Amino acid sequence: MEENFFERVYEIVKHIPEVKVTSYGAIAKALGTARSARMVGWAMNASHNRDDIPAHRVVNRKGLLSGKHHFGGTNLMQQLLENEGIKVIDNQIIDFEKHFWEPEITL
DNA sequence: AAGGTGACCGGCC
DNA sequence: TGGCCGGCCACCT
Repeated sequence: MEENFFERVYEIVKHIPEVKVTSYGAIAKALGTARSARMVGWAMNASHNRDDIPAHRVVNRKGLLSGKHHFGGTNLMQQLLENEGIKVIDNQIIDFEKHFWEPEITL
């Protein structure tokens, strides 16, 4: 079964617990391609094809909702995070490191 | 097949 | 984390 790079990213993102967030680089590193963090973001872009991908739990290393612009609405991504108990102010996650979750491949 | 692109990251000022 | 620059890697046309 040749899963594409995207599938790997999806698997990890889908395994992100609620009230937890992670960064693109972390996912990329978990996949073994830490330098392909951009690819992770790209995978999220394609995640629109899936509905089980909580892309709102994936942010950049600064804890900024970099992809909120792509989420459809403007504050939708922020609303989702706040709905899960994650405080977000001005597109930035509060206590980002506290909510940070290290992605691990659990297949 | 080649080039452009991108929801990034790390280093430096 | 404030801003800029280079690298990196897979996907799309």
